[in-house]
Amino acid sequence: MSSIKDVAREAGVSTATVSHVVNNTRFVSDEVRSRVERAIEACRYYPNAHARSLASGNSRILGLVISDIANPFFPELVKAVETAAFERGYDVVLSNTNYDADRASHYVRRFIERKVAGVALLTSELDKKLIEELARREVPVVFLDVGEAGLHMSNLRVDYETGIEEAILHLVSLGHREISFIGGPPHLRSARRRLEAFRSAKQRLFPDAADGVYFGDFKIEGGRRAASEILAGGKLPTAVMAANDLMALGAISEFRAAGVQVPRDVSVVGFDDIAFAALSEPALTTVNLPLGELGKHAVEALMETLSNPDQQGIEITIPTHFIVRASTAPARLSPDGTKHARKAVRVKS
Amino acid sequence: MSSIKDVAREAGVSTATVSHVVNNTRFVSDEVRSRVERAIEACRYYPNAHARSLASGNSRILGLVISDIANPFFPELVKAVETAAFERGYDVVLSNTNYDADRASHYVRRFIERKVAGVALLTSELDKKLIEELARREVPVVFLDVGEAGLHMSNLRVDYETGIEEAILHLVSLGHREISFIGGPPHLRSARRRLEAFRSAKQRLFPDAADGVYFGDFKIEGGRRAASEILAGGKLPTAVMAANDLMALGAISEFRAAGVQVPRDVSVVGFDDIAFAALSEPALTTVNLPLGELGKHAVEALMETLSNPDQQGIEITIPTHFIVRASTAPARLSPDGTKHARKAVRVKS
DNA sequence: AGGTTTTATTGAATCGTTAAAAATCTAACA
DNA sequence: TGTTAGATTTTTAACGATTCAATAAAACCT
Repeated sequence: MSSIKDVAREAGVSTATVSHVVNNTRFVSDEVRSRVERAIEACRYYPNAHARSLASGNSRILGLVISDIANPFFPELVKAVETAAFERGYDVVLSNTNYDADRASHYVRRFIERKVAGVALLTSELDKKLIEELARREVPVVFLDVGEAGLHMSNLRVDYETGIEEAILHLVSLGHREISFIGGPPHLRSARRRLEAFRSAKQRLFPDAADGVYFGDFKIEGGRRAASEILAGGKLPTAVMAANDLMALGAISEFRAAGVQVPRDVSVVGFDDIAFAALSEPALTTVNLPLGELGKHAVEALMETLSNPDQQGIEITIPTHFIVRASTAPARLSPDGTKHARKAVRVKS
Repeated sequence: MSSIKDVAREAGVSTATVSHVVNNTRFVSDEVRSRVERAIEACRYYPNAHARSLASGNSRILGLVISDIANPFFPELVKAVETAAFERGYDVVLSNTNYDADRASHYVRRFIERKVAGVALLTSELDKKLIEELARREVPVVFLDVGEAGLHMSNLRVDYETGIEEAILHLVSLGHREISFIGGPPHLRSARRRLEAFRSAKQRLFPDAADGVYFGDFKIEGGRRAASEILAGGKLPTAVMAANDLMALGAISEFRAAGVQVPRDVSVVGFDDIAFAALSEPALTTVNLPLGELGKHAVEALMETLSNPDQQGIEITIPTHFIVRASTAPARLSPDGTKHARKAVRVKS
């Protein structure tokens, strides 16, 4: 199609002038400007983004790396990032790693080749080499829950502690003493952070309680499996907290299938507050993680680094807060949770 | 950072040779090749994608336009597209229109500037001008449910008819005669297609039945509102089909809130078979639209056009099939659905 | 041996833009 | 009127690849 040269010829000016009209980068007299604008129309001129990026050295592309778009945790995050980027004239290249670090690396390499303006690494599976590579190339980066922010590298720090502590205090106030936890895959950083927050809150309240930690995969199926392990364990806890809503929902469905009613027999608490948490039956009591905020801040952090290069990245804390819905209720009376005892409770209620 | 020239110098060859090594585009002797590879390592050379695109004229970027990533219909679609694209070495630029045609246009313009290899327009809100522009620029495009495929333009045609007809036959076999429909926003093509499929199936079976069509927004809230209109209407139908699962779920929640039990008092059928359909309570009877297939075919169609340019696009039909779960049951006995009659039924059951 | 083919590599133009430096034009001032 | 400063616009050289035509070297024929 037609290039800037065609427009320049059509308007009888140099390509530089056309460029300045298009980008508003220098004053151009009204007369020339309108001539150029007419020529642009006539030629149906669309600037070539690649030529532009090559010449200018930057790309107005943001790379977004997430683990699994099919996990309802992410779409809202993606949406927020996309919206914030669009407002600033950036395009978002999406990369879905399926929790696979190799795939993340592969994608980041592509991002570097594309000279992306910044990368939002909103996943847990990243290897050190990747981060080093990004650091070496001086690509602005924003992480989720990585320990340290660095040069060009910002960090979004989710305050898991507050929300999880609120959740546990709520359970305690309902009389719960035996609280199990369904964690995510331990190799994921976010899973570890959530688990730690749970353990430290629980330890503070019940220094001698059993650990009661099971592991899932952050998906529904993993919640089901963990719930059936819990059921098989014999002693049913009075409450179960899951590291994310998906697993909480899976656990509820497994409990129900086994004839254990939520919240009558067991209370269940989730984490994330995905859209369906409010809609499930019973509506899920959970900890809200403001994903929209998170996505917005991710883009803002990148923009910050872009406008102040050679500067330390920023650290943003994302708050969480507890939301009571219908999946939690006072603890059943029986002190232990054997199947027999549970049945007895059911009769009483 | 280092460019192809640096590598060429380091290896003692021309840039052309380096390019051929990198892209495997001509035979290069083993000795030279390994020298070049060593130089690439030494320089930490990453090819510049913009320079490459500029010189070669194509970009290995696919533009993906969807309406709303927060609608669970889309993530799975996005995932399938992203996976298929990744396998072929393409990156996906995501564009979320929020059902806004202007924003879609804006994005498509950017795509043209980026010389994307192809665009998957998996939305309903497109204006004619946009499509013309894409046609003029000879960008390969794949649509969802647009009438005609054209030059460079393929089309994914969802076979709404089969799934919806199966659903209605199922309801009829359960004794339902009064079946209402909650449609999507009528300005969206996909909403119209679904509604038409419903109407034609219903007309065939009950030529004289009342239309019984309500409209929602394809979101949960719209389903709630439609359900409350249905309740307010006085005559409660024995079954309600919604144009998507989200509205079906919204309707169920509204019915429940009003003391109307699903499926005992009303059967509800959804459409799409999103992940949560199976998990809701009651599990949603719905029509499965294979989103993974759809996404895969979208990319395949684009690849097809890319390898056979100046050729008519292809037309792919995506099947749908009905899935019975727990939100449908035999029609209640009462021939009409006044509140009084409904209560009577409740006593009987 | 001389000519023709084949094989491997290089040189240089090109893609469409930006941006720094150079050129031109205008108006103002002494 | 000549000089100068300021305002606009043009020239020209990158940016970093790809790619085609050209070349050099080796291989094959007769």
